[in-house]
Amino acid sequence: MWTEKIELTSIYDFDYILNRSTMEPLKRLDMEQRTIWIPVEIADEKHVVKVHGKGSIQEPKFAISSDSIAARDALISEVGNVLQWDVDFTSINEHFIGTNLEKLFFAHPGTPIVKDHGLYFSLIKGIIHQQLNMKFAHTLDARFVQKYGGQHEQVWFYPRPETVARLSYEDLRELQFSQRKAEYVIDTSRKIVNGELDLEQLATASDQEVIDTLIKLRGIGRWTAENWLLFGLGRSNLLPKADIGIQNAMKFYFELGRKPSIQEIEEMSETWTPYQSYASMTLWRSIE
DNA sequence: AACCAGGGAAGAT
DNA sequence: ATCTTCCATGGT
Repeated sequence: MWTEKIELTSIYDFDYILNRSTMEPLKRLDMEQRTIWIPVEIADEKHVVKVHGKGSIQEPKFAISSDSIAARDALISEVGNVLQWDVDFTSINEHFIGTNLEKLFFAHPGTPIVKDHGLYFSLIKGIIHQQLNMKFAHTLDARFVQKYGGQHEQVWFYPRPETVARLSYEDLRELQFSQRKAEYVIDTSRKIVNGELDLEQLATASDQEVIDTLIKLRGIGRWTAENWLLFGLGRSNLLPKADIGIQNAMKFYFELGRKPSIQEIEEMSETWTPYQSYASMTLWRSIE
């Protein structure tokens, strides 16, 4: 067992990460201890990294610990990547000064992109969540993980694509997936296993290349592709305009009386580039 | 009881 | 290319 102390130079709201994590039923966390446990797979080996938040938004500090000495550096690096500890909010903050989002943005300083833990997990989660209310979506997530994933050190690991690729559509129908959703999840997993879709490689492509590649797959539209760029890769300039949460948040904040159209969203968000993702997080947060 | 939900495919124009 | 319609299922 090793422990590493981390101090960030940028502001960072770790409690927002904790709050978001409470929405996922299978995530191991301790609100009072400000601690989350993150599953990390390195070279097919399962590791659990404990992340304990200390300090404040202005002076964020962490103690992270895990058991594998050999994988220590890789685990520290991966956790920093997942939690976006390399992001410097200085230029992001400056960017929103004087924009139409300024007031809301600075009401929630240091809001990080809450990345998913794993590229495959993020993509499949996106498919499962399509058109479902959050509560039921998380219920489906939990059933899926409990049946086809595995537990290690009291932390749930997501199913592997190899496991899901071998399932029949009926297997997921039993968990109350719709027929379509079952097909999308299993067919996408099969493409990953047979090499037609390489998420690690895709992670290095441009935003536009990622979208072009993903929306060719049956079951993945623009919303799911953008969702993966944002929550899977942590890209900085995504504003899912078709997302009902974004629409509702803008309706309330700009006092529109109705949900804005895609075109209206584009007009109002012009000045947010290249940090639209941080605007998105702030908007979602504002209605949570 | 109707309408909504952090959509997408397939068909129609 | 852009617009409907249908798909499924739980939540409010």
